Amino acid sequence: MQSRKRHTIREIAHEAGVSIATVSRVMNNPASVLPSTRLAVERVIERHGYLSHAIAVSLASSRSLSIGLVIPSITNSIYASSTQAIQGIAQSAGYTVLLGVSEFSPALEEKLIRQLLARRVDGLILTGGERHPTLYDLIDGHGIPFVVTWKLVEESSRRPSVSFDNYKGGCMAMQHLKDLGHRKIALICGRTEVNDRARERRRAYVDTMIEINGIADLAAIREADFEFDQGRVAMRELLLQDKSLTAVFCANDIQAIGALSECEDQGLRVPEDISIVGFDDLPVAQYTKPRLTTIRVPAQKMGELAATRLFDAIRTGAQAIGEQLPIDLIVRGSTSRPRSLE
Amino acid sequence: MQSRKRHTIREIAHEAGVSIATVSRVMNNPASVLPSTRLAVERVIERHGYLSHAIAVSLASSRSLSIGLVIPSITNSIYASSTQAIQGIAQSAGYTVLLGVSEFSPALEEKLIRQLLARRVDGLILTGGERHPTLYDLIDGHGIPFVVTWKLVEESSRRPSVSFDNYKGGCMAMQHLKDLGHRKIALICGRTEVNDRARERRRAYVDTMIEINGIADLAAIREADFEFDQGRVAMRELLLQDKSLTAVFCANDIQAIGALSECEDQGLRVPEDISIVGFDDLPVAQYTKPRLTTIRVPAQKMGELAATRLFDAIRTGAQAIGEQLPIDLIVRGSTSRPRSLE
DNA sequence: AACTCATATGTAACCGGTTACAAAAACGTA
DNA sequence: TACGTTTTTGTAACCGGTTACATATGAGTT
Repeated sequence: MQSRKRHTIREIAHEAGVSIATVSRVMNNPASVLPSTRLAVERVIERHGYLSHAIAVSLASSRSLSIGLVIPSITNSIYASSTQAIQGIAQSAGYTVLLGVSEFSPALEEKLIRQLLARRVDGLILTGGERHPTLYDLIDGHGIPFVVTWKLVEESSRRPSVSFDNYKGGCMAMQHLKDLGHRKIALICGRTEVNDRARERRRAYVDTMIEINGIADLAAIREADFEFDQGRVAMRELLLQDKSLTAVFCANDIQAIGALSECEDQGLRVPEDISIVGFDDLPVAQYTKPRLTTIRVPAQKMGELAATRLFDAIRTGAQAIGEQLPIDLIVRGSTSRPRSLE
Repeated sequence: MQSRKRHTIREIAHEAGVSIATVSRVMNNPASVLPSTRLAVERVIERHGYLSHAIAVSLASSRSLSIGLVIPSITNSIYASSTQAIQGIAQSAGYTVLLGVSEFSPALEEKLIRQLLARRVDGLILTGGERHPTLYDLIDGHGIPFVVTWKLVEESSRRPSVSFDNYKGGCMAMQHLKDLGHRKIALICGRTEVNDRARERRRAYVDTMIEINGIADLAAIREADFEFDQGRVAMRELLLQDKSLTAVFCANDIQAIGALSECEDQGLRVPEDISIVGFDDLPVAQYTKPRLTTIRVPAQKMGELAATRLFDAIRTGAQAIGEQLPIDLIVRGSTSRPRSLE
C-alpha cells in the first residue's frame, strides 16, 4: 500500500488537486469541506496510509496532546493501578502519556520533570507532594496545570492534590491495633527520607504510640524498600530484638506479606501470636493466609479523578481542582486481640 | 526566576547578543563555541529557566528521542517489570517512553500503534507477535525499527523478537507434572483468542495431554482474565466437574494463586491432594503457602535486552536483532506425586 | 605584509503542519 | 441581472528549533 517514502501534507494535497489547507481541514474539521472534495482527499490519504505528523501538528497548534506522568516505580503494583487508570482516561481523550519513573530519586525526578516540560506536555501528574520549591516555580513558569497524587497537600499551598490522607490511614490502622488491646507495636515502612507518603504513615505510628504509651520507641521502626524480602528481613530483626511484640503495622502490603511469611517461617501464628496490619489493599491481600487486614486506598479511582481533573484544567486554562478521597480499614484475618487479653 | 511568558531561542539569542545558531550550539555541541560566548549564553539560559522546545527540536532534527511501548496491561505485574526495565534503559539513553495500553484489544492496539507512528517515535516495542499483516506493513512503511516481546517469532518472518518460548515453558510445566505421575491434569489460562502467549501455553498443555493419555479433554480447559478471582472461579468449576483431578497447570501465577486459594477454601491440601504449577514466577510466588512451583520467565532481562536491541537498531538504521532467552522450571512446594502413587 | 587554514559565528532555508485572512464560488433575493 | 451573504477553498505567515553554507576572525607561515 504505502511506499517507503514518508508522505507529507503537500504531497497529499498535490495529488488530490487541492491546497494543503484543505487537506488539513479534512483531517481536523471534515464538516468544513465539501463532501465531494473530502472524499477525494480521503481517498488519497487512505491510499498512501498517510498519518499526519503529530510533532508538526503540536508545534503548529501549540498543543501537544500529551500529558506527563511521573511515578516512583511501576513494579509496585499499587502505582501500576493508578497509572493504568490515568492511561485509560488519557487514551480515550486522545492524549498520549509520557511516562517517567523516578525510582524514588528526587534528582531523577527533577530531571524527568524538566524533560517533560521540554516536551511541552499539556499537563503533569506527579506522585507525592514534596519537591524543591523552585521545581514548582519551573512548572508554574511554563503555565501548565498539574496535580499531585498519593499525597494530600493543604488547600492553601495552591498545589492541587487528588489524594487520600496517608496520615489518617496510618491512624486508622494503628487505632485498630490499639482498640484490640495492643501496646507493643512495631512499624515497618518505606524510606521516609525519599517518600513523603511513608513519612506520613510513620508520623501516624509515632503519634499513636505516644497516645498509647506516652512514648514512641524509635528502635521499633524499620525502614526498607518495597519488596517482599525487605519486609521479611525487617520482621526478622524486629523479632530478634523484642520477643514481647504483639503487633506490627506494615505501612504497605508488600512488606506486610513479607513480614507475614517470616512469622510463619518462625513458627509464629498470625494473628494468634502476632497481629499484622498492612496498607494499600493490593488485590493479593485477599489471597494471603491469613488474609490481610489493611487500609484500602482508592488507587484506581484516584488515578481516574486525577486525570479527569487535569483534563478539566487543560480545557479551562485554570488550575486543577484537588480532592480528598476516602479510605477504609478492611479487617480480615491477620489481626486479633493479643494473647494476654484472650 | 523565570517569568510567565514562554521563552524562545531567539529571545535568548537576542539577550545574549548572539545568533540563534550559537544558542543552539551551546545547547547541543558546547565544545564548538568559544568558552566566553558559551558562558554568556548559559547565564541567560539559566536566568530564564529556558528549556529548549523538544517538539520543535524533533521536527527540525527529525529525531523524536522517544520510543513507543505497547503492552496489554500494567496492573499485571509481569508486564510491569519488563516495562520498568525498558523505561530505565530508555531514560538513561535520554529517550522518553510513550506508553500505550491495549487492554488485550487488537483494535485498540492498532489505534495505539497508529498514534505512536503519527508521533514519529524512533522505535517501537510491542507485546505479542500476532497482528494483522497490514499493520506490520504500516510500521515498515514508516521505516522505524521495532521488536516484539513476550512471544517468540520465527527468524524467517523478519519480525525480530526478544523473548522466550512460551510453548517450551508450557511443556516444561506439563512435563514436570507428567514426571510426577499425574494423568488427570486441567488447564487454567488466559483468553487465547486475544493472547498469543496464552495460546502457546495452551498448545503445550494439549500436546502433552495427548502424549500422556492419547487425547486432550477440552472440557478440562478454562480460559479467564488475569485476575486472582478468575483463577478461583475456574478452579471451583473444575473441581465441581471432575473430582478425580490430581493437578492443574495455571498458565500464569495470578490465576494459580487464585486456584490455590480456592483449593484451600474447599479443604483440599496442596500439593497432597492436588498439585498446582504456575507460570511467570512473580515475586509473590515465593510468598504463597505453599510456595508456588512455576516457570520463571526473564521479564526484566527481556525488557532490558529488547530496549537495548531497539536502540542499537535506531542507531544503525538496521532491523533490530532478536534473541531467545532461557526459562527455568522452579520447583517449590505446590507440586508433588499424586496420592495414588504415594 | 600577504596568504593559508582553522575556528567561531551568522544567515537563511527548512522540518510539516495550523490558521488568519483573502479570494472565489454558490446561493438567495430584489 | 446585479448585489449582498454565506460557504468553500487558497495563500502565506507562523510555530521554534536545526543545520548547510557563507562569512568573519585570528593564528601560523613564509
